[in-house]
Amino acid sequence: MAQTQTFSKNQQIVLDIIEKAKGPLKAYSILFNVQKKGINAPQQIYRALDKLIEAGKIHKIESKNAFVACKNSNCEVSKATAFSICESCEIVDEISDTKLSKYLSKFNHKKGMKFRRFNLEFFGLCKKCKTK
Amino acid sequence: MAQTQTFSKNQQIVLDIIEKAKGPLKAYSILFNVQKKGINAPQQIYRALDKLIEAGKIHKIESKNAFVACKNSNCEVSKATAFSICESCEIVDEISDTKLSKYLSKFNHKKGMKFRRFNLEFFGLCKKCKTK
DNA sequence: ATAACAAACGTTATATTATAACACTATGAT
DNA sequence: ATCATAGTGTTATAATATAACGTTTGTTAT
Ligand SMILES: [Zn+2]
Ligand SMILES: [Zn+2]
Ligand SMILES: [Zn+2]
Ligand SMILES: [Zn+2]
Repeated sequence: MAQTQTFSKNQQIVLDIIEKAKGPLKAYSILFNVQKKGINAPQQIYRALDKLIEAGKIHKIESKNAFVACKNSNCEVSKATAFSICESCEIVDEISDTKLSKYLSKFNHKKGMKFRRFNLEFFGLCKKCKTK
Repeated sequence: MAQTQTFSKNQQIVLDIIEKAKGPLKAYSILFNVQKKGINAPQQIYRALDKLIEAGKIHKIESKNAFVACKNSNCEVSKATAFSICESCEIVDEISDTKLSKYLSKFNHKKGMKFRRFNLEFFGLCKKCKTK
């Protein structure tokens, strides 16, 4: 369930900047963007990022070490995430496909592992870049 | 198709160490392990890793910045990878499930993106850790 | 065989990403 | 009021990765 949640000052500053961004942001680029607001150190960014991820408000794109706002209802607190990533223009899009999500959530490894969470990243060319 | 391929000296050294390892290795841990063999700089490791990934002999576990040997037939040169990762003991297992792989390879994003490659990482507790 | 090219190498320096550690400050519950 | 918890600010440092440069080695074409 998506809970309405209040965030601390730094958390809200970081969330705002990520939500406004058109694409994934890197931690240090966030940092440079918020120095005017009195945030001076990477720690402050990373701490906020941690909480926001935990809350499902943002996701980390692992292959890019970058962060995007969640486009769904907080992705059941980040338990099941999927992204499409353009290898040319680097645009990232969160995939919300119920079938895909169910399929993967039900997927069971032969070795008897019980999954709590997954992250899927697709790479290719977006529509724009494909026709260039 | 899995091609028989020859690797250069450094590439082979790095491949050997990754193949012998029981779990994922980090670049700098590889570096420390091969200094006796005359490799002194991170560049040398990263260059070898790049080639080995390109050849599909190893994969990068993005969420861990670590590298594992491919357990399949070089995963069609790393176009479709899936892993299960234990959050407790950190063991990583490459998943080779034809159905899963086909399902994801066929998956088509509404936005019209054409995928060239995907990487999927499942997290949870392995059999051992589950019963602890 | 040798010229030309590409791939791999070695090295130094530096950039980028992320965490440790510590003291301080708000917030909220009992 | 006191206690616990979460958040803050700061300095320092660790861990991961790439840039740039010149040299060497391996391959291919003539
Ligand atoms: Zn989401
Ligand atoms: Zn694109
Ligand atoms: Zn593989
Ligand atoms: Zn385990």
